[in-house]
Amino acid sequence: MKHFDRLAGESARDYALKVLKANIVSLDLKPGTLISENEISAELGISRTPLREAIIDLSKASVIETYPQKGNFVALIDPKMVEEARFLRRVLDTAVIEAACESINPADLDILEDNVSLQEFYLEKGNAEKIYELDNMFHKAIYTAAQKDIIYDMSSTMMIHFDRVRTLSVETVKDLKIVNDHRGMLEAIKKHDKENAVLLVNKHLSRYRFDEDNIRKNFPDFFK
Amino acid sequence: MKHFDRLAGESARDYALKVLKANIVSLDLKPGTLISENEISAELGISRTPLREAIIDLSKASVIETYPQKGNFVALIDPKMVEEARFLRRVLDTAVIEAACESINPADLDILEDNVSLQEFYLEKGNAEKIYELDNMFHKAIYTAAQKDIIYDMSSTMMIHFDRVRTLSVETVKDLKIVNDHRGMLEAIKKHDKENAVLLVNKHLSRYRFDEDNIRKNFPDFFK
DNA sequence: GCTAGTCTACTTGTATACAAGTATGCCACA
DNA sequence: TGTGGCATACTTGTATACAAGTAGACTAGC
Repeated sequence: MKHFDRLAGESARDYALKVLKANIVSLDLKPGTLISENEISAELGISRTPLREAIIDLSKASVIETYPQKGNFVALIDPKMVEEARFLRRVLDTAVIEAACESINPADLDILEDNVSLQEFYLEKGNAEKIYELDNMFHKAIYTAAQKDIIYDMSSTMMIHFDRVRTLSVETVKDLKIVNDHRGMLEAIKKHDKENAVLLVNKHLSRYRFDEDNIRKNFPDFFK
Repeated sequence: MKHFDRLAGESARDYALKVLKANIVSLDLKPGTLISENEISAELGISRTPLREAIIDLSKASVIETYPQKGNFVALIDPKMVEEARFLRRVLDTAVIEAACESINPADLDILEDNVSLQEFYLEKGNAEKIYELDNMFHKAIYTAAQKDIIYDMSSTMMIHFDRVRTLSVETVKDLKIVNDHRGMLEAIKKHDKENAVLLVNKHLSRYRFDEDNIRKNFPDFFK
C-alpha cells in the first residue's frame, strides 16, 4: 500500500480516508484484498477507531464490503456498480453544467479560466500528471460554481468504481482532447449556452468508454 | 426525542442511524439542537462508538454539523441545502424513470403495480399514513427497477434537508393527486413512454414547492 | 461595579479492552 | 485413509478509558 504524510491538523479519520481512497483507485489495494482494521491501523500509525470510521464511509458506497466477524474487503470490480457510477456522473455533470450556465458569477468564472489556462500551459509542457490534477479540480469547480458542493462530495465516493476502471484502462485518453473539451465547456458557460455545454459534456464523457471485456480478460481476478 | 424498538439482528449503528434520521425529519430533534454523544448513547442504550458512527454519516451530508471539542448540532435549515436536495431529487428522479422505462422487467413491474394498487386501496380508506409509507417505497422501487439502488441510498441522506421542510409545510399535498401521479408514472413505465414519464415526474415534484418565506416566518429559529 | 483569571463541567477525538463470531489447521479416532 | 471435533488465531462490533480543547460560572482583586 502507498503511504502519504499526514498533514498538520488533519484528523486521523480524514487521513485514513485519503489513504484508502487513493490506494483503492490506484489499485495498490487490489480488489478482493482483506483490509484488516488491526493491520492497517498499525500501518498508518493510528488506532482502529478512526480507521474504522473511514471504512464505514467507503462501505456506504459499496467500495468496501464488510462482512461482520469476517472482514472488510476491497470490493471486486462490479460492472453494475461501474455503470451506476457512470450513470451518476453523466446525469449530474449534465445538470450541473446547465445550472452553472445560469448562475455563474465572475469570481467562479475566474477560477475556471485560470484552471483551463494552466491546463493549456501544462499541455504544451507535456505534463500529464498536472493535467490530471487540474482535470479533477476543473470538474469540482463547476459544481462549486453551480452551488452544488455537497452533491459533488457525495458523488465522489461513488466515482471510485469508475476511476478504478479508468486506472486499468490501457488506452489513456489523449490530454490534447481533454484540454480542448474543457476549454469548450468553459466558453459555453461564459456565453450561458446551455445546449452547447450539455453537448460538450456528453462528448467529453464519451471519451471514457473503456473496453471492459478486454480489461476483464487481462485482470479476471479483479472482477465480480 | 421519539424512541423506536431495536430490531432483532439490527446493529447498534444502524439502530442509531434510524432513530436519528427519523427524529431529524420529524423535527423532534429541532434544528440547532446539541446532540451530545454521551447523552444520546445513554438514551438509546448503546455506547458512544456506534452512535458516533451514525453521526459521522449524517455529517457527510451536512445534516449534522460537528465542531470538534464543541459538539454535534442538528443543522439549521439552510435554503442552499434544501435547494441542493431538491435539485438532486429532480435530476435523479428524471433520469432514473427514463432508465426504468428502458429496462423494466416483469418482476419489478409487479412490485410497482402492487404498490400503486395498495395506494389506491388506502386512498379509499382515507389512510394517509399508509400512503406516505407506500409513496416512499414506490419511489425506491423505481430506482431498483432501474438498477440504481446505491444511488438511491446515497441520495436518501441528502433528502433529509428536503423532507424536513416538507414536515414543516402546513399545506399538505393531497393524497388524491399523489396517488394519481403514481398511477400515471407506472402506466408510462409500462408503455416505455419516456417522454410522458419525465413530464409526470416533474409535475409530481412540482407539487412539493413550499412557501418557504411563510414557513420561515413561523419558525425563524429553525433557519440559518 | 467591573475585569482577569481560574476552576469545573462539559464537548469530541483517539486509543484500548473486551465480547462474540468465523475459519482453518491439526490431531485423535474410527 | 477419512472424518469429527477442538484449539487457536484471526475477524469485526461494542464498550470504556483517557487526552485535549472549549465555554461558562464564579471569585478575587481593583
